[in-house]
Amino acid sequence: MDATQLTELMGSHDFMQLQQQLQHNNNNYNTDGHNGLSPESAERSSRPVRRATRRTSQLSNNTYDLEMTDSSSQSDDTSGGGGSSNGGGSSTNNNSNQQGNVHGSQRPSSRGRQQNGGGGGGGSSLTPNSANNSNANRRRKGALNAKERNLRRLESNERERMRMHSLNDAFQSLREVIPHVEMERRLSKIETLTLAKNYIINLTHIILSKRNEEAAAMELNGGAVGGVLLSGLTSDSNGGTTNGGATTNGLCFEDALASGGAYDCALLAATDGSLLSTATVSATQPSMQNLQAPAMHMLPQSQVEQQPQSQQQHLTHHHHQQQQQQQQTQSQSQAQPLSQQQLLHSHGHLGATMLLPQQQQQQQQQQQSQQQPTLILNGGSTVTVGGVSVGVGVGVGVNVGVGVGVGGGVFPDVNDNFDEPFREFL
DNA sequence: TAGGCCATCTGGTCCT
DNA sequence: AGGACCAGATGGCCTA
Repeated sequence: MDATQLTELMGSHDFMQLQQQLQHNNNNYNTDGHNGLSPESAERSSRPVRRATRRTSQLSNNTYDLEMTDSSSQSDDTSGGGGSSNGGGSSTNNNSNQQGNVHGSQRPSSRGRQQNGGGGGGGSSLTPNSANNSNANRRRKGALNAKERNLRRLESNERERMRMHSLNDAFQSLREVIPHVEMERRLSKIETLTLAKNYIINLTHIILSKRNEEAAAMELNGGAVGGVLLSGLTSDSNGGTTNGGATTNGLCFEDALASGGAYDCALLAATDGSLLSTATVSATQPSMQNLQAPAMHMLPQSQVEQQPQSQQQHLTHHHHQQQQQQQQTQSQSQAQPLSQQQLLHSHGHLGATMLLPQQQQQQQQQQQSQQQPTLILNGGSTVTVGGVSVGVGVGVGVNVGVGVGVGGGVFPDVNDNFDEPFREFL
């Protein structure tokens, strides 16, 4: 995939929606006037081909004169341009994690910062109070030996370098676990974050669709679904499910997505196939209270028909249409390779699978073994995924694929189509 | 040459 | 007081 294709994907409708959602959530990356996500910027994007990071040696090669008495003027001489002071050599980023985790992981994650209304930590956002503190610090610093000051600065630079290295290591780790269309260049940071976010959203979507289908199946089968018993779940009058007072429904993802709360929905999905209790959810995510929207699958058929095809596939598998559509899907999967559209919305059929008689399930599992998905990692390597576990904010073991049975659905390995459902969201 | 991305330096701010 | 975090500034590298 080249930059143009990436641009097209990033300009897709879904991506634009996600963009709007991102902005809605005040996740403003814009600090310098661009966020690297817009189609325009993506179009202009031209990055090196998997350029290796320039990482300096410890304490770098700075010719920092510790005897220099005027640290401010020295600061001016050495500031700016990471490549200028380290020779600009290139080295791979593989030898990471040596010190990176020492700094960040030991600190509490909830670390507040008072907003002074300025641009953050930059020097241009001084409040009168901070200016006084700055003067005080300056006086204190003035009391220090210039040599010691320079040494402190060097140490601070080194710590900052290590911190950024650990951050980059984390980015690299993230790149390696995000399925994406193989590209001839390395994913940028913003692309990595965007893909990760979309990946989580889509997995959440899959999980919730599966949950909804389980609930619908339970309505038909009287509780036991495909070998998985949804403990504590009861149907409500709207076609959704309740569990100890928490109401969920088919709109969980969509509504939460619109309000920027996909994570909230994800919390509904528990690893044991049940939904989290209200108390648990409330304790972890108070915004779960917003999840009581009308069930989408209770829309009149006319409305359903007006939905885009992708949504129709997602919607119409509920209730009595499930079996019919599932059979259609089965025949399609037997007759031809799954198209991207089918793969993209394959989660819509997960629950229907659970309605099959055991014999049919076995047959379908055989088909699955012939159509196992592929996780294309950065660099083209593949990994064995025994039930893809998505631990980022979701904490749910997920079987991602086509027609996966929930109970025993484990992918022993992967193939070339795993990331296909996510290509649209690049 | 412009633009994007990145590494590094730097100083302010906040927390422990 | 020391360290982590943050964002601005700066310059290098690369591609179109």
